Amino acid sequence: MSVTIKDIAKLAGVSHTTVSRALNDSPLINPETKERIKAIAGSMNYTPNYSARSLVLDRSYNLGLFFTTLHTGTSAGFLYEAIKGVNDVIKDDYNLIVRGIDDYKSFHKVNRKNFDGIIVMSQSESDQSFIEYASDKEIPLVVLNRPVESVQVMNFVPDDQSGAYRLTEYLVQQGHRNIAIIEGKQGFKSTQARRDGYREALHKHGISVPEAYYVSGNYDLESGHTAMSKLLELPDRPTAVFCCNDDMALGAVKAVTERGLSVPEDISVAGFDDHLFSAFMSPALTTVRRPIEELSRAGAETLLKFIETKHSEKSVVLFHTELVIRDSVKSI
Amino acid sequence: MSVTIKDIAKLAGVSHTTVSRALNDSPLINPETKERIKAIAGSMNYTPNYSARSLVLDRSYNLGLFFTTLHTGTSAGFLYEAIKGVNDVIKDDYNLIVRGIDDYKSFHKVNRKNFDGIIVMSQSESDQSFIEYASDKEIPLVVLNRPVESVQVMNFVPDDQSGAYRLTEYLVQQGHRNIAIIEGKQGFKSTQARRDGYREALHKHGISVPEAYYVSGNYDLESGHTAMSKLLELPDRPTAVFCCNDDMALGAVKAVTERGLSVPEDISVAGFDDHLFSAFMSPALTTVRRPIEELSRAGAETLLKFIETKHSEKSVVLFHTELVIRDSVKSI
DNA sequence: CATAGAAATGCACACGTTAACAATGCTCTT
DNA sequence: AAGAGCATTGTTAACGTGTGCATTTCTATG
Repeated sequence: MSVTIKDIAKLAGVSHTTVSRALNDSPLINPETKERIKAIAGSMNYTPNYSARSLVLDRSYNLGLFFTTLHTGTSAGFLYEAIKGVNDVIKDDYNLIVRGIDDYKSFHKVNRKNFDGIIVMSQSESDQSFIEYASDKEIPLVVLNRPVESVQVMNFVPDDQSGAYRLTEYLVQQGHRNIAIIEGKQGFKSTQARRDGYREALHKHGISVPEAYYVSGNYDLESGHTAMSKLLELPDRPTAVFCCNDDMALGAVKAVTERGLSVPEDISVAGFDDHLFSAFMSPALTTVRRPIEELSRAGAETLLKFIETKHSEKSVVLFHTELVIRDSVKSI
Repeated sequence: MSVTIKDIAKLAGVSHTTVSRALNDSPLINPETKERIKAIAGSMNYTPNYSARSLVLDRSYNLGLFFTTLHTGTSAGFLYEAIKGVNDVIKDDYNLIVRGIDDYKSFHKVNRKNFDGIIVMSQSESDQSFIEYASDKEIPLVVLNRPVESVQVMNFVPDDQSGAYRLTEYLVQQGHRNIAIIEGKQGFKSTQARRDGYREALHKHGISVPEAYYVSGNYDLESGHTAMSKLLELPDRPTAVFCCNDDMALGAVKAVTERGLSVPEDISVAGFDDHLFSAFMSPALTTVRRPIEELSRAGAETLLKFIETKHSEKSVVLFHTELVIRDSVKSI
């Protein structure tokens, strides 16, 4: 049995209410008794029962960080940066609960009593039902990474389309005209945004793309490898390939070297995300940096502020993506 | 205001006790009323208040997954596999709380009321105080990844030393005699185990290692790069380098190619961990697979079983590591 | 038909905390 | 000196759930 405020009260010769107030720094309590009680609590090694507190205060001190899935499509680096960003912000005040939405059989346990707030790192529209569910239950909610229309939420997203646009334009500026794309996982919003940026840039420069230059992938290493293999077998091989994330770019480079060709001499490769390892690949990967950690931090901060003040701007905020030029693209 | 069992009771014309029993499938309740109550609960969209339940049952339904740190030394892939492994096991029954131990200012909130069980993914002895704290508070505890002596706990660790031994022996079998090592983060147990395996193998084959062949690193990409740079400047450059993890191996390869040399023609490189990307590097990395996901899954399963049965074997269980031969080591 | 016992349900309290309201003692003002 | 007002503490109820014990109703047995 652990110590409770009543135990402390008995020892201090006061009521348990006084103890509660003293430990919560209520101004109602005489500073001297306050100190005395705190000392006793310390010496008894008291720790509050959060279940009891939660019950009466109607707060769980739990924060949810939910990903679309923890299986295919979520890269390790993405998960890592997101968790780091959020954990940096919440300090000792909250528990961070990490989970894949597709791991839930039912959303039963997801409710206001169980979560003071929820951060959804949304990668696909398949999350829509979850987001609507949470929004419906009036759980404070921030959606990151994917713009969500139907529901009014706080929504932070990286500007993928613009990043893809600038990257593609850079390829064009380097003299490339035959530029292929290895696409991300079907159904992911980011897949679409990056494809759109790519098309927009090519269209603006009057470059048309043969159907065969669109190759599908699913964001993992293996899919980049097989996609690039297909491209290399084409009669009119592209001179540059835009891979929709860095993982696939790594797989793609692998496919190139396996054939005795080299990047960027024989074919240029660019990625997206700027993973930790991208600067250390050979050749170092030209890519687009996505500020996931900043995004997560901002999301967590906004959520906490909302929980405290019940006040927020429910709108989409774009986070700037940044072209990172390294060595995997040759000027021709 | 959300619905409570009292609301259901009123509607069903029974006492809230009956409702509680019905929803918990108590055999005391008439099957018919049980069904009727469940139906009403369903239609009212009832979800139990876990704070209240926790208070009376003295269980939090929270599981902690704690890492030594979420900053340097913990690679993204490691975090990813661990979270995936644990989440696969716990299903809808528990909340998984993820956190870096060094993020805690005080362990105040870590107690039996708040956590039904804890999994420590321990990388360094700096966790010792945390482990002792949790063990002291009699929180069901599993320690993964690092053997812990002083305290009796359930302890699952990969056999790093044997892995490093086999890898090093393989290098010797390929004809290498000048084998350097890029070490992991100081103070991490894995650093020591891998170094020991390396030394043991070389010693067994009567190979002595010059002092300059021990280069320090800290498990991140950059440190592998700088460490390899140092090795390449040596007058008697090694013919093979054992990097204590794959991240550093990637950095090391980078340093080699930057100098116009190549792996494995000019120098062989081996890693440790078998990260997702390691098979896709150029050249594909020879390394040692560490079954982190299995380890995590086993840890979670054991923990859950212990929570339910209060029965366990408190001993160290070794998980087999596996030599993965790819293309980054040349036979000379 | 009476009664023992089982089946089904309800009453009342407990878990540990917070908070509205009441009560006490003190100081200061007129 | 009496009463207003403040500072400090206590009394009591509430949050939603589970459970030991009492109670009621029904069934079966002699």
